[in-house]
Amino acid sequence: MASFQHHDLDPKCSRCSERFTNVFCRAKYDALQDIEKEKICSFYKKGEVIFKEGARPFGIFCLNRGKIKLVKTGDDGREHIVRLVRPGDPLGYRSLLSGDKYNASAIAIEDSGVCFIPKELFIGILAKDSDLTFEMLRLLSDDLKKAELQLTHLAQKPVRERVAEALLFIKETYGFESDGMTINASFSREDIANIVGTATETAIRLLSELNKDSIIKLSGKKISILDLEKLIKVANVFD
Amino acid sequence: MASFQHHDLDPKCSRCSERFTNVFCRAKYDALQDIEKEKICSFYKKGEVIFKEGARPFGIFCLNRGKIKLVKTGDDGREHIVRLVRPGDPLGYRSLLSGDKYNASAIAIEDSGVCFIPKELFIGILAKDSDLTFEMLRLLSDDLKKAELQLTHLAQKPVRERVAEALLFIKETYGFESDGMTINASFSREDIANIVGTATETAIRLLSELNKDSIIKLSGKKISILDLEKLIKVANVFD
DNA sequence: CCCGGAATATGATTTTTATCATGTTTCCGG
DNA sequence: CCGGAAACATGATAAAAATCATATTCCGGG
Repeated sequence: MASFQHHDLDPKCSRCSERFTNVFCRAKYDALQDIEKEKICSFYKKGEVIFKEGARPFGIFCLNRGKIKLVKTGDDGREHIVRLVRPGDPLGYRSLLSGDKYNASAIAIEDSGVCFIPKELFIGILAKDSDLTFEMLRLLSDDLKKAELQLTHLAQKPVRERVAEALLFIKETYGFESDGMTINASFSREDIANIVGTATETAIRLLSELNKDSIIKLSGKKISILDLEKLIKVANVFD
Repeated sequence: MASFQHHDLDPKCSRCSERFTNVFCRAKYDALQDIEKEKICSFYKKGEVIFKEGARPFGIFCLNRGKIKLVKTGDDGREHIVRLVRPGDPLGYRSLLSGDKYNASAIAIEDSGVCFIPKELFIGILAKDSDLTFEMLRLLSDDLKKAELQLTHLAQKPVRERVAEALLFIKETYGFESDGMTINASFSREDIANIVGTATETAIRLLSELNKDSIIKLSGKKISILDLEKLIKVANVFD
């Protein structure tokens, strides 16, 4: 696996703005230039922590390259994955906007490049740019919608369906490799269990079943979806 | 129970603005006057639907009096309560702001008075009032925080703890009656099960247990918290 | 005040899921 | 390329929760 290095750092924001996922692409041109000047880019190795639950936010992040998980630690110490972040996505805005501490930690799933924009700059830009502010409203509304959908599923669907759903979710987020069937991300079984909200062994078992039924194919950490139709049927989702 | 009638309708917004919970109290004075002029107030009897999952929002609501639950219907038809609304709270803003259909229905838990503010007016006010917009950002961030906390609990905590937590949640939301121990809201056992995310019988059973242990007292729909300390311990929460 | 349906309660049983135990594989660093 | 720890796998068992069954109570309308 060719991982990128420090010389790849400090990328142009245009790289991110290109992606339609990014709210910043709605920022005015001069704001983007300010960001370009003041932003600080850093490199995180797989497993490293970008920010920690309970810490105070001093700005907003933007993932330029790599993959990041947002995890919340439960009372028993077990972690739960609340969101997945992909390149172009902003990161850490919830806490910043509500003036809270972080209530989840951001951890690199693979080697990642992250830009940091100081709070004052970001808030200043927001105050002058109501379009961008509305974009943030939309982003949060959308996050809330997803969270509430997941809430309902967690409350009502059996683990088997949720495992299938988690696979679909990861696939939706990070897409396939060039073969069109292998999910372009490496999650440990424990990670998957922590998305689903179940014990690691249970997740392993159900993945094995899906493997036996030739709905997915497991080879190490690589997971391929052989029969998307069937997987959707197992997940029992309609959207 | 003295329920209020139609002549109580069309209340001044100041009634709601008084409450610190209301984002509208941050609106500028002239905006409040516009709202006062254009708003439409309606009365809903217990069980009536204010808006339906899947419908398009044409404005934003504000609960003036009464109690409302926001419920999402799962694939199997079972409903899940995602939020509770109290007087002074806005309602239906998530869908409006993300330009979505409603993804939950609003149902009156008891007789309620609700004001409606047309979309154009509200968006117009927002565009001119960045303080109010920021207040909406805060509101959504806060909702998202709560949703993600609940997500983690739903994923990790056993039903018993979640039942206790649900009682604490209802109490936090609607408070006590004048006796300082009876929860000032009537939820059916099924409602409670739909907050907790469990079968109705299971909820009933666990409530009975708490009743036997003299931690709560059940008398019909009225639930009193006899020993708050113990209940918090059962819920196993630290905040 | 009485009736009947709905809500509540509780027991018995089954299903689902977690936990414990124990191999097996994978993969990374030396 | 080897050794060992971590991740993965799988079986056995226990615990948790859902479902099914059946009373009992509550409550609103006639």
